[in-house]
Amino acid sequence: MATYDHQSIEKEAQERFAAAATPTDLSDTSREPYYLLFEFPYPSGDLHVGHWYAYALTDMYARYLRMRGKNVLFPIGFDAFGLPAENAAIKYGKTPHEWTYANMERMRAQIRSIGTTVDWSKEIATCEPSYYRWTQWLFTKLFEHNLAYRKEAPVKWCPKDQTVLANEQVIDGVCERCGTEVEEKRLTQWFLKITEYAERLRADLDALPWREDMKDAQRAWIGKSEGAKLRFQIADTTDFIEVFTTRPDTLFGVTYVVVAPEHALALQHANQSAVAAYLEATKKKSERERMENKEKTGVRIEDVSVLHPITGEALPVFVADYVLGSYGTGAVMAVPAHDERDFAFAQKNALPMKVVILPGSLSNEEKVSCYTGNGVLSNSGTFDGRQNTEAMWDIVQAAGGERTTNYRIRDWLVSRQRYWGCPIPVVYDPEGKPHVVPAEHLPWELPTDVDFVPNGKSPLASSQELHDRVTRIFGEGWTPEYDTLDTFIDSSWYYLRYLDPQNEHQFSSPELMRKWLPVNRYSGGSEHTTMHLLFARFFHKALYDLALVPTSEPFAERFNRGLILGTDGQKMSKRSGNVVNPDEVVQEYGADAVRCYLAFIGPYNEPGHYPWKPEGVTAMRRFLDRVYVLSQSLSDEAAPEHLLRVLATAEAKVAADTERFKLNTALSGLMVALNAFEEEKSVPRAAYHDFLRLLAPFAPHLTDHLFITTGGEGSVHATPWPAYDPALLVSDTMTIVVQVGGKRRGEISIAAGASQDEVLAKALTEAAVTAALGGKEPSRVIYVPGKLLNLVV
RNA sequence: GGGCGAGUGGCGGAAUUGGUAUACGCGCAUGGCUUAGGACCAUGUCUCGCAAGAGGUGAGGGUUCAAGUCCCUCCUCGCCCACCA
Repeated sequence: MATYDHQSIEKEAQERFAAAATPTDLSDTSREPYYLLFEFPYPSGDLHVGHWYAYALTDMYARYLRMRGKNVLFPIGFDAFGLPAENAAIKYGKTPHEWTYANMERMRAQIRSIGTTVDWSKEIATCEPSYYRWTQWLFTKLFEHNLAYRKEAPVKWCPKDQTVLANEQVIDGVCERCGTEVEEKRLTQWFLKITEYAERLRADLDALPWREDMKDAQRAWIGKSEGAKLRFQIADTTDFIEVFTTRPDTLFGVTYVVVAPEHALALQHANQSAVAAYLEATKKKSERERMENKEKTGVRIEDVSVLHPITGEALPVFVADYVLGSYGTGAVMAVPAHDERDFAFAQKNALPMKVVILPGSLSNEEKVSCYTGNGVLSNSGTFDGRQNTEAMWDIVQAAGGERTTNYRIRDWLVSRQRYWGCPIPVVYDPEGKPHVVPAEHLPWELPTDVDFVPNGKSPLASSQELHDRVTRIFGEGWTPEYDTLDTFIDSSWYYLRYLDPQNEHQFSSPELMRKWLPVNRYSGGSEHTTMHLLFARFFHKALYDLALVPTSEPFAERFNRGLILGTDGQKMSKRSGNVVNPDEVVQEYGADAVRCYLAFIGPYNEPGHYPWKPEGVTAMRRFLDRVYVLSQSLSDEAAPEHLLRVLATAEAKVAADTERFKLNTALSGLMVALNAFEEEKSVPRAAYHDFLRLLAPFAPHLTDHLFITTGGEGSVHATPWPAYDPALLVSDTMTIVVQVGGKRRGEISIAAGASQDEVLAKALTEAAVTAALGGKEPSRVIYVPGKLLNLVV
């Protein structure tokens, strides 16, 4: 079969695309704006098939929207700060800057090679001073509004490499670089108060048109728990241990109290040798041990007891690391009869248990399991006999407690002891008090005279230039902040900068933000559901509260793509040698075939995993070759009605499916149309051109070539999306499935618009139907207009 | 351990609100064309059955005139979170 020369056709088409490319005019008010965003890439060096999947499919949608008359913003940039640049720099002896910029250059060429229509005029790179200047400025705004603060916190530390590790570098509790078990070290760190936004981040999800499972993942991550704070007085003192519980109804079942190793009471009694030893052992426990070994350990704090808030009974106090210092109050009331963890700890240490909810499965003698369900209170003083759920808040009141809500989410630790990141725009006065760098000194540039080989300190501390800079600007005794910002901050606002990337006076244009926000559709990977997407939502809301952005949410629709696997069905990785190099496939089959293959591989907005199949690419190439061959049998006659119907049907399907990003079925609709066209002796030119228009977003190069070479005027991509008389979609006749008792007994063809009686009458002339009825009258007739007739006997 | 999602031909996957299960493509089979073909064309391709017909969407039950779709129980797989009191 004739096959087209994809190399020359695609090269020429890309030259035409480049010549015709005009930056999106964001101030254009004549057309409806549509902001289509995909997660900007980290410049790791090579585009892999996953990038293709993301960019090619969003490009199809961008092209489709333009044909529908939308003013489409489809930008690209680079998430250019990040750790791999440092590792690569150490490995290859280049600077992170050199390595990163070389990679970006390479990736730009690759992105062009797949025929995307991204708007390069809006390109940003987060490592550019002109970009991070505003990252820093926004950080200073958060600081000024008490949304950024410092406190001592544990960081991950690799004892072998003598370096602090970013969370991303810790894989299953070991250092990504050397495999050593990671320890914790306490350093003063910067945080953003995402917890202050926990409730809004959770509640505002309800109105977002996201897939429900993505919203659930964020809800779970935020983790709302309603409960109470209760105070247990420490005997013979006026001090209290405050605990958080979601089960105040079990208060009478408390047999001891547990504090976390970080709790003040534990530190206060570290003079007890057992306590000291336990705290020491806990500190030494590696991340991995904590994850793998869930056995409940802990020791009693001697000579300390607390009083039950209602009964006044004296209860022992333990320190145990199954209680987290960073959640709630860092202390819990233990109810071993009705809580799994307390049960395990009590059983191990032979502590008493007390059943207060019936029917509890635990008998005090056997102590084989605990009961966490609901029931009737017993052993609960005046509350005996009441339903636990109903009496819960009365118990809180009786205990002098207070109703409260806790969230699982923690404040966002944003400082990184790394080099290749945005410098935190902070300096310290001689007293050590932090001050933000004033706006006139931004960008607060990343120094270059830095030793970023790990030596146990933040690399920036080695910069003489940074020291001199601080002394020069702020005076003797002032010192710089040496940490850089988490790159998730860079990516928390990049979609705002795309609107106004060259602005030297503002981070973005308020006017354009009003016009273009929120982002209409954001496409990316599911791994970011509880990271980037949550960070960006928080950041955006914070800016909204500072009146810096006009919307309370950054993104309207969110589409998560699936994962392209290797030909062996495994995740692609260099190690398993199953990485598909897209450049090679494009070389052999053409970008259009690869684009169509990725579109056809499966539904985009579902968490599917799709193995790469080489024969799938050849199949798409075959499809495109058939489209090409069809161009050789065109006629100039008017399209007959049945072909118009084919086109109208295809148009309706492609449009509806493309809107939902179901590009696999959109393409199948085009294949159906092609099959019908091939039945014809010749295809009317106008009909063929319409077909090319429908296919244009998927295979932009070939369709453009064929459109031009068969007499089309201008680029196919500049032509409007075809429109058809809706009447073409309505057939003259309709096919009705006839069932008897729910079983299919035949189908009839009848004039469209026939009444139920007419359908029934015709159905009764079918032999199979009357046979199934066996002479009986149907007791009930169900008619689904235009579709189905069911005769119930 | 908890949460979420998914199980449909040999394979990727189709199937608006419950309304003809398996669209489209791959693979395979047979035939054609051909010196040849891993190219192309035609036909076929859920299972059983010569057929009429019957059965069939992980298993079992339920609701319904009608269930891949809704409800319950179970099994398997995937992803996320992992002592969050």
